[in-house]
Amino acid sequence: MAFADRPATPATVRRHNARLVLGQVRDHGPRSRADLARDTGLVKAAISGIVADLIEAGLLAETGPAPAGGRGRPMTLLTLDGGPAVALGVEVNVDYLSAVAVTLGGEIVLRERVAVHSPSPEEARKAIAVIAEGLGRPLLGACVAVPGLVDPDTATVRHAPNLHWREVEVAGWLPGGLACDNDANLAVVAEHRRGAPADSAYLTGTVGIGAGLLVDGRVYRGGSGYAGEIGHMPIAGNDARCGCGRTGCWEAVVGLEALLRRIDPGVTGTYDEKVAALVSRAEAADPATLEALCDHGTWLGRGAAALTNLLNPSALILGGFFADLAPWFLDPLRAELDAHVLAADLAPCELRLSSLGVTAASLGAADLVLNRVFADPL
Amino acid sequence: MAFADRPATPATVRRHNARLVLGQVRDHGPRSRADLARDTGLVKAAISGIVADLIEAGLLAETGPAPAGGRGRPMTLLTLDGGPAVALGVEVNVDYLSAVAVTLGGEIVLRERVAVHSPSPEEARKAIAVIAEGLGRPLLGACVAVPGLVDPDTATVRHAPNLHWREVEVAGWLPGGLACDNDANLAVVAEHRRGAPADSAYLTGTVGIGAGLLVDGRVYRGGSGYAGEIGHMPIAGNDARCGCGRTGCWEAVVGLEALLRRIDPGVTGTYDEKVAALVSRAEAADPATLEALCDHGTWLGRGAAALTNLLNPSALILGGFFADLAPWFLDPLRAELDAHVLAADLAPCELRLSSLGVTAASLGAADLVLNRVFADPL
DNA sequence: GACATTAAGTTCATATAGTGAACAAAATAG
DNA sequence: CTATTTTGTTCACTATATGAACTTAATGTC
Repeated sequence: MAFADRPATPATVRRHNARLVLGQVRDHGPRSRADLARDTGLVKAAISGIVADLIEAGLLAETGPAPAGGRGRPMTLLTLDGGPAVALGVEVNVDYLSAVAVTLGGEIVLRERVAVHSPSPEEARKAIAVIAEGLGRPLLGACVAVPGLVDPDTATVRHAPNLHWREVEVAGWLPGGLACDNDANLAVVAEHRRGAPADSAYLTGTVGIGAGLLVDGRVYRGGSGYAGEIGHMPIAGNDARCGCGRTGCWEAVVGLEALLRRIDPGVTGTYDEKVAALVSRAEAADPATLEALCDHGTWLGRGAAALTNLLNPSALILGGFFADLAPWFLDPLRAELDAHVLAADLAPCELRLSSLGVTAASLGAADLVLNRVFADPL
Repeated sequence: MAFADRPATPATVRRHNARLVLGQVRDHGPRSRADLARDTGLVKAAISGIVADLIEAGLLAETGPAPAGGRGRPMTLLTLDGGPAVALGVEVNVDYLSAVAVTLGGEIVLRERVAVHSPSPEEARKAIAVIAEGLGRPLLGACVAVPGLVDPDTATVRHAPNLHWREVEVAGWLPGGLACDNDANLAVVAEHRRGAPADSAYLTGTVGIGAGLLVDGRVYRGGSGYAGEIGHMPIAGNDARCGCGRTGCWEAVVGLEALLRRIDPGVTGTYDEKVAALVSRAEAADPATLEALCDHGTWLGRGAAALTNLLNPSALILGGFFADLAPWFLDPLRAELDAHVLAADLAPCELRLSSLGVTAASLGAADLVLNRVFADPL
């Protein structure tokens, strides 16, 4: 509510209603002016004016008179149309960099994933610039997802431990500007855009464990931006040593390294290779692997229960390697949730697997750009 | 955001700006029209119109021409003035019922606390009706705080285990209507009104342990209203048996009963008497008590660290018996937070004791009523 | 085939906002 | 007593939504 304490004017009304109208087209597909009047509660005259503005702003387009459906003058449908311009979303991670480009209408016109190895800020900047130029399309905006602590207001990466980045100001990396946010935050935005409820918690299982929290449809960052550092909740025993130097962190028992250590300390390689190794062992029904994964589900449920008791999200979304390995630990996870969540029977929390996989964060980054356009279209 | 998807009209602008103007007077004391123009960004002409509306609505009043401060025409100050009407806030708990009445200007004109013993809904209804009539003032509105799960939209107590209430519809208890919310939620509202940051977490230590979460200045209830059930986070060992029937609940180690059991299982009586017994033992520096309280601080810190890692509140507020006993466990609590919160050094979370004591929830209930008036003054 | 019917979309008079500038009011300073 | 300064109001103007009348363009029906 950045605008909450600023005065409103008639122009504010127009902005609000323009957002309303455009949101209808975004959420429910092509509509006529008459549809929009019915669905928004605005009168036809108002709709005509707003639609004219949105067409002039290059966000809507008329598709010629639609095939007459029944009696009466046929409607002319209005569709989202931002021309060739796209929103670019990029995720920079330790051993991959993935990018998507999405048109205003939601069409994905680019999906790219390149292998990198712990890229420096400079390497990341170059890679992003190459992708942006290779698009051959104007940009509606661009945003990069980073695993770490980010200040989205200044588009600065405060600290991304796994990338070894500190105080990296990303804003100037592209001529049109570049936004930035935490990967878990953006992943939950992407999930919400694709059906997850407005109060959802997304658990990333990548190198570390983080949570993206959606409160009332908006990302919750906490008082100073550190919300979601769920991996360091002290719910494991004191003998669990975490990479952060502390003991008892949840991450120290449900992180990828902890799981690998238990199943086979010998597995090495990239993140992808490690996950693939675990999946193939599980698929081969290796008894030690299955038992470890079962335990994993219990511990995962322990922490998820803490989160659920505290926040009561409508959905808990498992991302990263949690989604890949879920088939083998979902039952013990559910059992643990049932056993430890107070409201388990009254208001069960939907448990869903991320269907977006490794593209979740980059899709969310593109969504963030689009959301900004839709939030203030004029 | 109940109004987020409804069309805006010029009247919406007026409502928004009226809220802005009234909020200035509420937060910064009596102001002149010229002050309001400067502070809100609205022009003087607009302020005059809005102020006229607010005076007509019976919310503001002119205090005759103020003593001239310097050159120029002296200003006429505008003050909050709702006449004799008050907001009534009541807290119903197991062995007390407390009430406050607050004028629009924030003046507390009634503070009452009566002993009860696990009141039935009917007993509570009668007690509240007696208080409301005894006031001899018109009501701006009334709200009751209940330790349990509440649906504030329908003003229904879904389940208050300690009171043994289930599905109690409170709305019709007073002629002018009666609102209802959870005690921890209302306590954090009261704290926020009196200086706590907009992202705060309030920990109630009464019979059970609950949390009131404030996100961006608004109470966070979760997807289905069960947010804040922090007492049942599974972070204690499996040997800790909780009153809810589960094992490992945090409440089972930091609840009042657990503390009593450890210090002296023989102490009985009301909640107040139990707390008083603990305080006097601590004041007498009884070694076993001090050690138990030190342990208590560590366990409290364990759970508080989980909360802080997940939500990163700007302030953590200790209420109920936590506030009473804090002097004897604050140090180990702080140490545990420092040891287990990832962002402890970067963005320390302010630890504050509730200064409102047992009136926190009833004050918050009155605040809720007032907040509604201020949120839509016309 | 002419005309009624139906639905989509536009036009226009009206009401309510806020803006900005001119003006009136009420005090002090010299 | 007059100039100055600050407060607050008045008024012409613009932007917005509303509601009703109107226009446009299709399908039925006689």
